[in-house]
Amino acid sequence: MDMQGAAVRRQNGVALWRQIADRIRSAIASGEYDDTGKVPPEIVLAAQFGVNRHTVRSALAALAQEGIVQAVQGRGTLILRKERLNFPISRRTRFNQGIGDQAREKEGLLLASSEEAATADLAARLQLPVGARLIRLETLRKADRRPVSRATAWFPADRFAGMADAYRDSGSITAAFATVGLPDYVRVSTEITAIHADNDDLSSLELSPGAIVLVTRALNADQDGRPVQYAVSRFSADAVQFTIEN
Amino acid sequence: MDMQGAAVRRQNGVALWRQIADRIRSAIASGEYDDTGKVPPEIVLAAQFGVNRHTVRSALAALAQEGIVQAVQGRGTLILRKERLNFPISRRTRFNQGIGDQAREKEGLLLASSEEAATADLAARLQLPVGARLIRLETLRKADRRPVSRATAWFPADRFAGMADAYRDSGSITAAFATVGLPDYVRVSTEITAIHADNDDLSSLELSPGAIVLVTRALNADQDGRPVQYAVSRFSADAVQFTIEN
DNA sequence: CCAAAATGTCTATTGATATAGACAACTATA
DNA sequence: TATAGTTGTCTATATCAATAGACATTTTGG
Repeated sequence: MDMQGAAVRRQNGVALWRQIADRIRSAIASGEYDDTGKVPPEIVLAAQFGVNRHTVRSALAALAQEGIVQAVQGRGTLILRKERLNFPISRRTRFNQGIGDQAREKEGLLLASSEEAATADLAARLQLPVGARLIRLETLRKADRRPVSRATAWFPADRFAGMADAYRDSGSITAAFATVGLPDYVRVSTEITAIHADNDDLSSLELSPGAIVLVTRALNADQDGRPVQYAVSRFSADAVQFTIEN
Repeated sequence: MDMQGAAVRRQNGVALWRQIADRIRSAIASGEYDDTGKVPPEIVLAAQFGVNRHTVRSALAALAQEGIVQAVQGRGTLILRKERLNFPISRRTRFNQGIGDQAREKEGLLLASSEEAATADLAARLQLPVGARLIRLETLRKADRRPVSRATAWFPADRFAGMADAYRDSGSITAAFATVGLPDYVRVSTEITAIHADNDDLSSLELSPGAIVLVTRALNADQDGRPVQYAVSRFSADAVQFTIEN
């Protein structure tokens, strides 16, 4: 990202310090400052963005609060972490395999589970009658202990009884499917949209206000083409990018 | 979208009126108010969001400025337009066909074109030597006269001479390729990220500050697998969603 | 050790943001 | 034609956001 000539905008409802924080966060994520491991001095940033040094300090304070940078008096503002995981989407999309060796620790936490009746929308997606019993899982996925996505997934209850326990034990949809008798499945379709993070995103994905969330709506099916899972996932846009290989 | 229980957040650098404007815009885009064709009364919105009526008025004024709503004294605040195009991504991704009959008028404007040498990144993507001659096109795509995306596309210059003129005349990459001797091509890969709109986005895509932009980086190849085009496109996240069919 | 470079802290001032209340103006409907 | 419902306008006040300047504190390097 080229910071030059891209001035921030005033009086549009987004505080200058937040615009600048967002820009610096993106610059860090795209490796802008990898050579030094530090953000440029406050006075330099202030000149680049055409604002007062105090405004830059507010932005850096916000990033420090997020744990992205740490200011050290006399030395500069050090970059603590900067990552953007690449998440391949294909017919064989799997979360844990997709992340691959981009992260050492991969976790899948079961936040909640329930059984419920299929709404019209869910029934259509899963090719089931309206009112069919579904297992619903709320999950949170982490890479290197950093929250990456939270998801709501639905499965036909009659076919995949025990899915919740299997996921809780393994932390993996693929493994849980195998446990309940489905050795393989394929991704049929994926819809992707982007929205501003809501309050639930802010807490569960540990985001800061104004952050962007990538929302995917994915349908998985067995090898006969019968739908086995419909999932709505929310990813921190700063943490991931998607790659579609055709 | 459920507006209930999703209060806005204070003192986070994003003005309340802008958060509310973004939320109402999304609600309109997802068809929340299709039954009435109107936004709820200001006093109702104020109660929903837990803010003063004047704050809601600021939000609605911003949306009116964007041409999304129009307030009429005594009647209410009418919705003028609300759309979200679905954009399928597959091996046969084409912009104009993808939009299909979701829009009546489809335009592709050539904003600028030039010939330049391949950088290391571009050369790697297009499998050419560094410094190879490339044709660069800056395009703006519209659906029903509304800007949907702006894109920068690179083509090997030796193979596709005349691409710029062909695109200017046809407004279509597919048609331009056919003109310069490539009857068919396939999408090899697509990367998708989301960022906040920059100043260029604001003007060319006619967005309001704080809006979200979906960025795709796409590689197309001929039937022998030789790369023919690499393109970086920026879509208004309020205007489109992507669907990947595997 | 000294000076340069960098972050930390304080005061003061201005304009934008948000709340609060009151009332005017307009529309639709009973 | 009232009347309820809705948007438009005005005044006033408190807080946040941004600028400006001065100086302290810490680290780095000559």
